[in-house]
Amino acid sequence: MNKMKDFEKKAKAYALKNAIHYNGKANPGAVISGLFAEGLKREEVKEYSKKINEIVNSVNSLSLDEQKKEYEKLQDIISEREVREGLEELPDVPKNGVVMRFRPAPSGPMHVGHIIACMISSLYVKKYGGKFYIIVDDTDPETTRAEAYKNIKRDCDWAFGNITEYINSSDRMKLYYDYIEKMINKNVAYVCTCSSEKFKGFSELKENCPCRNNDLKENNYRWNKMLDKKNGYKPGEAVIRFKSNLGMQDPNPAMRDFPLARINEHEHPKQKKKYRVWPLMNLVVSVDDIEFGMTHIIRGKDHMDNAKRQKMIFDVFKKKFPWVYFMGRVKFNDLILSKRKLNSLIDSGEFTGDDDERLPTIASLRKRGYKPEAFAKFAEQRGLTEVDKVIDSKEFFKIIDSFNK
RNA sequence: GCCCCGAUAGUUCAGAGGCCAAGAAUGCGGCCCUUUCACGGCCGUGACCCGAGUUCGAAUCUCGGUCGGGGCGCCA
Repeated sequence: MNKMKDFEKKAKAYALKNAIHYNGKANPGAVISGLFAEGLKREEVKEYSKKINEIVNSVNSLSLDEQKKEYEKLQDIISEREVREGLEELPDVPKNGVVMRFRPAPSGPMHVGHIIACMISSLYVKKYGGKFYIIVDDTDPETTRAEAYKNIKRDCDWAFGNITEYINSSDRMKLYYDYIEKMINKNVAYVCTCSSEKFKGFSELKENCPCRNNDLKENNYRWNKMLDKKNGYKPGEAVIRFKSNLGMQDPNPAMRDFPLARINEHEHPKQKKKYRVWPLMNLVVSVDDIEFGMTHIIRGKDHMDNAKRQKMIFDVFKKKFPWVYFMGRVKFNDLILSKRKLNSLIDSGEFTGDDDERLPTIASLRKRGYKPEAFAKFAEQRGLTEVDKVIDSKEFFKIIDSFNK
């Protein structure tokens, strides 16, 4: 019976609180929900509801002043609802902090889209401590631009200010080759010599390509032929494919034996002509995340399928896949964010450089007097969200401007 | 065609079955402050995509629909 009395007292307090808030008229529903915070059980609601109605009625018959006086006496016995603020907590944070990364492609200037996507990771590393790597994804010799390395460093230093280390993927080729060889020897990867059109045909029919059944010996022979600069396969004649979990029968066409590496003989701005077999994104990312011990990854929703592919690779090496969050995409109606477009406008001289004030690049934002803290505030306010947004730059910069003050 | 995700004021977010009768910021309107502008202060405005279901109770859970975004590259 003690419990009953206790709840009655608390019910009165909640009723008073609710009545004061709504001009003297309390609502029984609000009282019930308040009592849940005090340990009321679902199944007990019916038992108490009559009593609660009586209490609410008696409270409602009081004048507002009387309610306020009564509430002063009782307000200490009920708990305040806790409000969450700041960044949402991440799960499974190790004692010594998180390990996170951002992987810019060195194929053009960094712009406002990158700072929006990456700022949240930077903030979490600041919150928990740990490591924050910038890994320059330069394993496509065809699109990698020489000036990007120093520009990425300049822009990331300015924007985030807490970079642990800058890494270039192309300096780690030996590692990627090792993993390819391990995967071939584990029989989870094979060399496919079908043309991309032919493979696409198999994929649409959910049929295996003939290369999938080759034995270890054949795959090793073909792998060496891929590496052979003199007498090897030509570009486009062979790729390494991953034997995905459900193989070519996977209901999701994106999962069917995706490629891990290909031949490309373009001169690389940093590695020059040293390599002809270049690993593809899903291999590079998986190897790096395993080797650096990445704990948490926040990336765009457009990488959802890639993350599934990467998890398959983690599983091959029996590694625990990091916690991953997929952020909704912010799409600007009226901004030039295509790297190809930005490059051509700058290269042609139509714009003075990557810091031309008409451009939405990070270099330009810095020059125009924006502070990185304004973007940090925006990212913090946005938090973790899977919601996509289409927005006019005018609206976006209104918000940034207000933070920039 | 197949796979995945989302939907709250004009905009960006809050929201974890009941203290939501939906909160904040920004915008917009008004007033105050100020010689003017800016800044600041006060008041106001304004939203749960649609339809079923579960429940004593749904913005929240389930299912359909609609709309929006993304993926199915030898790019990342």
